[in-house]
Amino acid sequence: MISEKPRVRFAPSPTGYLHVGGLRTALYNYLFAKNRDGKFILRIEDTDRNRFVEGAVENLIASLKWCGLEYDEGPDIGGTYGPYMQSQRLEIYKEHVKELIAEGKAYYCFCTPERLDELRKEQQAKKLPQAKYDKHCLRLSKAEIEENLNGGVDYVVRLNVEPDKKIVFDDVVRGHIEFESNNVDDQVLIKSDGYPTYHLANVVDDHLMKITHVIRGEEWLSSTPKHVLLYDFFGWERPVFAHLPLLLNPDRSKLSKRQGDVAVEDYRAKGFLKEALINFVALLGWNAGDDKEFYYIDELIEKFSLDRVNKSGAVFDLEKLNWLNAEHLRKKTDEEILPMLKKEIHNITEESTDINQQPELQLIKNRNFDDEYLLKIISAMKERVSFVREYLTKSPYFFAAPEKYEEAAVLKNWKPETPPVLQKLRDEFSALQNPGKEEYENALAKTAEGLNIGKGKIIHPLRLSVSGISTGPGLYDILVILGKDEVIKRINTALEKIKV
RNA sequence: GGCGCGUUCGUCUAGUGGCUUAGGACGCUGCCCUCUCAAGGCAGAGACCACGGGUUCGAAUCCCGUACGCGCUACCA
Repeated sequence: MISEKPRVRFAPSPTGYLHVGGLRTALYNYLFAKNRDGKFILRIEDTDRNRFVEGAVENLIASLKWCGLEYDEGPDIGGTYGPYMQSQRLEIYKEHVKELIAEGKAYYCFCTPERLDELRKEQQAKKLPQAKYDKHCLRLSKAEIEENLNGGVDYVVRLNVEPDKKIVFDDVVRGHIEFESNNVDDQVLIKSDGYPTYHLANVVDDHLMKITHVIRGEEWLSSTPKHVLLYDFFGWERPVFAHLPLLLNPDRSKLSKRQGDVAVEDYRAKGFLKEALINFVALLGWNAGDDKEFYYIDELIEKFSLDRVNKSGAVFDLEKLNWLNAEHLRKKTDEEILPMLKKEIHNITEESTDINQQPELQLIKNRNFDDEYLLKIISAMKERVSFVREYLTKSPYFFAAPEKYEEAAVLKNWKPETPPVLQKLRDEFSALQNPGKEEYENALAKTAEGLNIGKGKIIHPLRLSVSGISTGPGLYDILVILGKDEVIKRINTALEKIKV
């Protein structure tokens, strides 16, 4: 068993998108499988017809693939234990449940929803410790059951839980866990529409698909006794269980839509790198026992183990995700960033950059920039950005001449004596042939010296003239990137436009 | 309400009985670097290890109780 190569699965229900909590579950399954040279399987738990969402499966798969979590078997690629959509396995569940019924381990129930409702209300009124089905239909005779079945009466199949038993199992992250069978309800296994419930389907499929380790969210811990019972009733070996701690909102409630983004596609749209998202989410509930925080997925695969998974929920902290994004982005080569920048330029929208704040970006969208030029920008801005998008928003002046000038900087750096100084400098620059950093620097120094003023008196207004703002890469780097003609043009524009 | 699980700086966490005056990271503050902003370096604030009892020569670490939080309690997953 231990030497066996594990087979694990990620089994989401297709609700429309991949939740980051789901991503974490998928990732741990993936890391565990790859670490042990096992198989990672995707199975779609679409047994609730009321919750059917068009395109949900495709969306889920797209997000999973974007993250790089390739599975070995799944609905779109098949595999030896398919199909991998539960809605396509209905007959399998029915056959298995027949077995259980024949052995008295499950039974038909013809109770109407109305009776169930009443029963529940009654139990609540009596303040019974727990609301449970009363096994009413277990007492039906064979003949009565036959009659109902033949008469086409709606029915469900229920698990026959024996009273007064201890149900025990071990969980890799939580240890030994015990439940009283008296607290376990006679769970519905087959619904009246013929579809199985999660509890039946996941056990049958996990067994048939030879799943060795069930790694899933903590919300399943309470229903694990039902699953354990099912394994025992079928006479099947139980998989190893590992229940993962939940991902939390800042207020420590279960991570939800209401308090921010929860879908992987949201983070993708915001410009997060998949490397950062994976790295971040991996550390939410697991660590290697050392101080390492920056990981690539290969290193995660190498280091991951279930016994280092934490027990308590983790708050999804955006600040740290931002930091990791910046770290991963900086680690990329300029050449790797180039196509990303080009894509960003191409896809620029009002939403993504708040063009209203930076009207000059309006002009960028359909312009083409030389790779060589973009590479220079990347090199100059790399350690100043956390997102690819910020190459545009933090240094729009590389893409279009400034249309307005930062007010605070104007007030601080643009004095009555500034215009003549810049005119002098402009003339000095005009005389240069193919200037590089040093030439600009020398020319500026010479101007300052000639005027008998500090270099700062020129540097700051010049930065403002060419960029419109007061922050950014070294001034001479900016000048070199923009080129002499553009620099002179911008000085002239500034001299015209900036009035104090 | 019942059942289950959890509880170390604001957040993610290290810690598996003495190495701990509880370590790291994000964020925050200050300093250095510097034409600005970053990055980087250094320093700092920040946790009576939820609380109360035990066990032990010794407990964040083991046991019990309490509180609080979360999950489940469906013909949803």
